[in-house]
Amino acid sequence: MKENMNILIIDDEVQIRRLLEISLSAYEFNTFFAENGKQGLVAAATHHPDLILLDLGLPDMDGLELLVRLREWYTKPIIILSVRNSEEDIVNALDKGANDYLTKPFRSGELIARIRVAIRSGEERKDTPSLEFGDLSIDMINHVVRKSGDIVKLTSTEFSLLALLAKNSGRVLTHQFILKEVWGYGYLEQTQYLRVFIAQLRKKIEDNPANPVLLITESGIGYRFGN
Amino acid sequence: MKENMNILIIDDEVQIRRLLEISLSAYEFNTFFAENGKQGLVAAATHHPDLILLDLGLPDMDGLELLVRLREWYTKPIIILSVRNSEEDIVNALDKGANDYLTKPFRSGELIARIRVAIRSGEERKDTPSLEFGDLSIDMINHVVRKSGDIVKLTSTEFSLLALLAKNSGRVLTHQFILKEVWGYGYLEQTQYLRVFIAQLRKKIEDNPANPVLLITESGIGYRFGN
DNA sequence: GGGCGGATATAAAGATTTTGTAAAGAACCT
DNA sequence: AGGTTCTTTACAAAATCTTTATATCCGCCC
Repeated sequence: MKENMNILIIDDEVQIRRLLEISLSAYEFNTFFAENGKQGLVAAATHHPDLILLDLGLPDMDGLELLVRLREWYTKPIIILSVRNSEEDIVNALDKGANDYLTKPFRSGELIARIRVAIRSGEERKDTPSLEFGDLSIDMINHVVRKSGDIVKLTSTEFSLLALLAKNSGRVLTHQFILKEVWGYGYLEQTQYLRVFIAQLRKKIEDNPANPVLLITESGIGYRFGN
Repeated sequence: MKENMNILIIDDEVQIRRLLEISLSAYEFNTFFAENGKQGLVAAATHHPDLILLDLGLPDMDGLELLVRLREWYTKPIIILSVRNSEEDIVNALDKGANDYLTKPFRSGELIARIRVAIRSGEERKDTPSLEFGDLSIDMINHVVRKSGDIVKLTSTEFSLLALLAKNSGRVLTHQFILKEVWGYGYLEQTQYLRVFIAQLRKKIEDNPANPVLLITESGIGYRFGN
């Protein structure tokens, strides 16, 4: 498991939040909280937690609706905590994208174990040894990039950036996300780095750096690798 | 979901097996059975089921030990069914590689839902869910729009607008509502923006922009996507 | 049918924001 | 020290947003 997973807890009962904060932090999970649905959506979107614990009984909106809204973009585990224990409620929540469902009162040891299961199942279970895109090959293990067989000399930052984009080829990665992954949280505002390094990468791997086909700009959003 | 998943049920009680056979086959799961641990290991190794339902109380060996032995090579979901419901048993099983744990007696609808969750989580999530309308696909998560497979280059505002309309396909959205959602509250009167951007979108995604079939004008009210 | 008025469509010019590029300075290795 | 890599700066280039202008459509009244 990665160090320190961030868990968002969406629950209006202060006792539950207190309890979860204590029991989860004992297992080195970072916790943060939202007291209602609106806050929950915002918190999830801004912090991108590794897992969400969601109470179905929220003051401002139906928990199931919140689940659906979250699942429009949030792909990591969501575990439901609820007093409702009818079969209908449980089946509904699970079918709408919840990964697990515990009825309150729950046993905190069991919750922790189920959190571990959810995180485990969501983990990358693929170490891609190498990626190929036309005449470009990226060897993830040895950190070597070749263009039509010839080794392209990249600095380690350049490699991280290229590898990140290539691993997610076809999807748009936001500036923030790239900066976070490659440089770390302290660099979320250094979008100029990105421009400089993207330009350098283009010079090294694009046939025509002025007309990139691999490293595509999505203006106002971020970058995308390939199609 | 793929067609016909094969589920191995390891349980010594004949009534449970009967019950599971009936309820699972109603959902088009193929079932096959083992009455004890030894049979279970063999059946799993020979048939490579897509999922295993495992009772912890087996006549010939401890269910937990069987779980551990299975997990030495078996990577697909294992769901525990057991009368034991102490926290210790549950945590133990989950930590030893079980994906879920239901205590007997269980509700069969819930079991089915949890089976679906387990299968879903094990599936490749390479292809993210995307909205499809004829030859147009809108991938909300990856922020990519394709027309007959080719990526359509949209600005982020154009994408937000299209995504909003597509998410509500078939419904008429008022000018006000669209402006509020895409541009924010300060722009409720800029209906001209809408005209400009709708026209741009039509040029990009309609076969014949002058005769739109996707982005429909509802004169005096707003716009509607499709149907 | 013709004309009027409100609403919509489209192109294109201007303004603004975002991105690309080169290059100089700082920091970081051996 | 010498070379490499990272960081910063400055300016050019491109993309996007906003505004304006003009054309088109459509229902309605006479």
